[in-house]
Amino acid sequence: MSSNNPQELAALFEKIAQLLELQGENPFKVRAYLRAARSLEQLREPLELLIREERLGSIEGIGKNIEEKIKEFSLTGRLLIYDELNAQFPPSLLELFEIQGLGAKKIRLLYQKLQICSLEDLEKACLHSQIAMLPGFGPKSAENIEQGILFYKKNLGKFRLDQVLSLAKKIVPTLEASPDVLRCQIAGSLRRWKETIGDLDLIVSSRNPTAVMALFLEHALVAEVLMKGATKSSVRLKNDLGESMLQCDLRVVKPEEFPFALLYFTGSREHNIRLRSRALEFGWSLNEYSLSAQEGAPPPPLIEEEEDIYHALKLDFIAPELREDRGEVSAAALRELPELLEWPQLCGTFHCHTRASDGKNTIVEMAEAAQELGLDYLGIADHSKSSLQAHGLSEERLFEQIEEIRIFNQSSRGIHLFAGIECDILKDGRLDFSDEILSKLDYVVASVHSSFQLDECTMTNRILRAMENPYITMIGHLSGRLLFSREPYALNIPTILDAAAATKTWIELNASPYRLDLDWRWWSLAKEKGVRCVINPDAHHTSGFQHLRLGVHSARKGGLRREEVINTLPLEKIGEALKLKRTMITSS
DNA sequence: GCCGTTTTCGGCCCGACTGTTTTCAGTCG
Repeated sequence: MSSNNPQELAALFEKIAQLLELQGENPFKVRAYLRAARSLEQLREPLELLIREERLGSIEGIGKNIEEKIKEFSLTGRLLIYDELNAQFPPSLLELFEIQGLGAKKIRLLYQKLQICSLEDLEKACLHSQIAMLPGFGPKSAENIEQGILFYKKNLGKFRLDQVLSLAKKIVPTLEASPDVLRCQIAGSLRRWKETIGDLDLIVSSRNPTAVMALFLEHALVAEVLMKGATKSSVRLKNDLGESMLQCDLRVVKPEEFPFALLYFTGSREHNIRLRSRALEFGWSLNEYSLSAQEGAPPPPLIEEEEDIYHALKLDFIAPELREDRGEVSAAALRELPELLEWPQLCGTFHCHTRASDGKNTIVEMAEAAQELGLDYLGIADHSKSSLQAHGLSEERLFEQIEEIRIFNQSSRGIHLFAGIECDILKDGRLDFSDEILSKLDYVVASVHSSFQLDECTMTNRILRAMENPYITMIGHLSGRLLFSREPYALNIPTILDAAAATKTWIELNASPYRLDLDWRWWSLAKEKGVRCVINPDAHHTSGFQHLRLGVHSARKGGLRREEVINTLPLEKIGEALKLKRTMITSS
């Protein structure tokens, strides 16, 4: 059975890396497999094409050996090395890597000494107090493992962007208010605006680290202290219910070290490695404290800000959102980084709900909230009739709403409303309303809200069919994912993007922190194909407009510029843009 | 395992903290 799915192969390489680690293999060999997995995940061309044209070797991190393995997998759908490794350890053993504090060495010991093969076995061993008896383990590590299991099972260790942001907003001001704190900044994946966050990283510069540490450890939000030292401490913060949840790490450094610490702890790790090796090319060594010359090398320039480090390395400044080692360092070296979208450039948005369907506020309240945020136009898109659970609009109620919007616009309140609908894409790709009804609207968001289990081909065709309709302006939350609760449905996204470009259908970047869909990783491909992005809040409440900010960061993360995001168009131009597709299709 | 203007061997980022041990290995970021 042949297979050319690079994602599948990447996952296999990751497992091989873990298995090799369990075996006690050379750690650099382990890393080589992880690096190859990363390269495969980011592949821009079909695997079969690269194999056919003998170009696998030109991919970073893929040498002779791994090239052979890729070919083997492509031909047979299997990997001998994996089968062999897999036979040595029970597959469920890999679960244990998810437990904080457990690495390969300890897992191997647990397996060899106590025959622990799974999370379940580990829990039992904890229950029977067997862990603390092992060499290298003690009562404390046994307790930590128990805690680790509890934490893992509770929430799998990751949080939504909005949850972490709201905790950060409560803890950062406390630190900033201290006279001992010179500078305080959020770092880590929150500063990079990842869609899910494992922990909150804070960097502080101070002349009195002891006082800052004490202030941090005593903060009212701290549920428990995981680790405390002179310069680094970790705690778990409480959520609104007082439950211990998010891990928060604080680093306190000297003022002159601040830019280096900020850079280092913003990551990503891979981005840092990239920068360090670039520094080495100049004869400099870069770490979290300084940029220093190695023997015989010229001294590096004076660094006062994080930006200076990039400039010292002859790189354009790289926005935190882009620091994911997806080619940003080489683009910065060539002065080819995109000029990223900025928040003030957003002029309006589409896709929000009102009381008419499942929203909490009236049209007027939503309009006022959008205006307060500085938007010049807003599209109202309540659910269509098939979305019964969301109280979807019937034809009649839709007409009433259109009328209400037209009247609102006559009152000239400083924000223009567009009348739209979030129209369900039915199971077979038909739409919930007839063309005649849709044609009365200013625009239509088409979304999938049912039959998520279709196979990839059927689901792709379902959406392709909807896109062919001249009245469908944009596709809402394309992948259908709900972070932590629903996987994206099976879909061939490159095919959808091709069709979006051909039919001039916009693709939504749904800014809801539960969705952030389409995922930022797809936007560079979308951009290449000429697809337009539209950032929408999917707001069901006036407060939901705040999520647009998350959308802008997510768009930046995808490398999007102003011109690729359609709702940066001013009011004078957006009306025309909304009509473009229907005139193009209906006239041809 | 990969990589290479130091190219077929030797380096591959590295420092902080914990727990267990008694000087350091393991884990994490």
